[in-house]
This record gives sequence, structure tokens and C-alpha cells, in this order.
Amino acid sequence: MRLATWNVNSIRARVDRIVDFAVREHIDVLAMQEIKCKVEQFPFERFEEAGFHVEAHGFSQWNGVAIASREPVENVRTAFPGMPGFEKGVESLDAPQEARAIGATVGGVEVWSLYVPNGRALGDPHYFYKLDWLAALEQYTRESLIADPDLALALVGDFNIAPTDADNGVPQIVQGFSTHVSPPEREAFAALERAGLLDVVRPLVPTGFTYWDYKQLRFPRNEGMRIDFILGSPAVANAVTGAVIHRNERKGELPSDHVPVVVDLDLTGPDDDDRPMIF
DNA sequence: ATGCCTTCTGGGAGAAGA
Repeated sequence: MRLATWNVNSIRARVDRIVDFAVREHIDVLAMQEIKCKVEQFPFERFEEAGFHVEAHGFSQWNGVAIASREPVENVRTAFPGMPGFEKGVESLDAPQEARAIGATVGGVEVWSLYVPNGRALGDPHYFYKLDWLAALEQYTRESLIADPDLALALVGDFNIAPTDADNGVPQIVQGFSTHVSPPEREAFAALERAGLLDVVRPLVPTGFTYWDYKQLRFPRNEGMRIDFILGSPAVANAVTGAVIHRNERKGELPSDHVPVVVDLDLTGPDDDDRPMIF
């Protein structure tokens, strides 16, 4: 299975580019974030013409997530247990949940397309919402893997965290002043790893960014950030045979400000062949 | 410590993004 994640920054603005990529690169499962539309506005037919089924979740022009898959998916969910809500600038227990998560099982893998809240500014209500959202995600992950350590679980998407200094190439984003690099955000990411998830791309693609801001010549200067990840449980990590960050997708006409991240999974079993042991 | 771009919107200045 070739699994990809891509913050597309509006599905309607660049559906041709996205479908072309999925076909050209033989993607089997494409998790998308920031589709920026309601479900009824999603261009399903463009994906179906190319041989994909799509499950989409979106309420408005903000956020929105989807999973396109060549094979039908099962057990579609539009939130993970305990996922906090946010409305009108405040987080609260009874605020409606935003469209930031969609999960489905495909090819034996439980895949979640995730758009982690941005945080906006240190100390902003959105920043605490981000941390609470990540804590709930960690709890769901930990409990899922305690219940079934062999579960093939993949959390993929835009995590809006640069886990290490090497993942931040923007001079103006500095610890102490900026979201995405603060110790509590990095700790939240580390907690996901302690819960049993591995970044399955970094060992194969040790350097490189996944996002460059549109303005200030960020891309020509290569002042980007690595904030889009594919995190896998051991069952997923043990199946990884390759990974690519498609930097070229930031070029050309009407690019998203993020690029696709892709992994190849050989899910036929641990001792069916002599594939390299990466993890 | 931000918004030089880009997206969205009963509609056009404002909100959001990282």
C-alpha cells in the first residue's frame, strides 16, 4: 500500500493538481487536510473518475479533512474519542468539534487524516485547545495500542509542530515567541511517540521540509518547516519499505503551501520476504 | 512576533493560516 498525506489548502482550488499527483504516483490512500469546503462541495466526481473512493468531513470554509482510497474503506469516524471542541474563539466541553479528523480502516490499517489546531499564538485560547486536542489524541492512541499492541495504526497529517530545531528553517520562528516550536508542543509530539508511534519517514528522509509560507520568498530561500508526518504503530513501521517527501509539488502553478509525504507499506506479513528491516 | 500571500465568504473587508 502506498499511503500519502497532503495538506492541500483547498481541494476546490487545486483538485486537478491533486488527482494528477495521486494517479501519477500510484497512491492507494491519500489523506488530505484543509479541504476548506463542506462535504457537499467536495469534488467527489474528479476522484471517482480517477478510480478513488472518497470519505470527506467538512463543515465550512475552515479546516476539513478527507481520505481518498482505491479500495473501499470501513469504519469511518469523524472524530476520535475525547476530541475537544472549539467555537467563537473559546474551547469548551460543549463546543462543537471542528472538522479536523477523519479515520477509516483500509487494507487492515486504521488510518487517521489529522489537521492539528494551529495554536495561533503562545497563550492564545487556540494554543491551549491545540495542546488539549493533542493530549486527547495521545490518550486514544495509548489506549488503542494497549488494547491491541499489534494494531496497524497510522496517524497522518499536518501536526503543526516542528519537533526538532532542524525542522524549523524560518529565522523569524523562534522558541519563546512562536507556536510550533514551543516545549509544550514538542512534548505533546513526544508523548505520541511514547504512546507507541514512530515517525516512519524521518529514518528514510532525514532532512527536508514539508511546508513553506507563500510570502517572503520562503520557498526560494528554502525557509520551510517539517510539520507534516506519518506516524505508525509498530505493525505499520515494520511494514515500511520506502518514503518520499515530494518537494517538487511546492513548485509550478497554484501550489498548496504544503507538499505530499508518502510511504510504501508491505503488509503481507513480517516473514513473507526478505525486505529490509528499517525499524 | 508579525501576515509582504492565498484561501474562503449572501458578497468584499475580514478571518485564518504557521
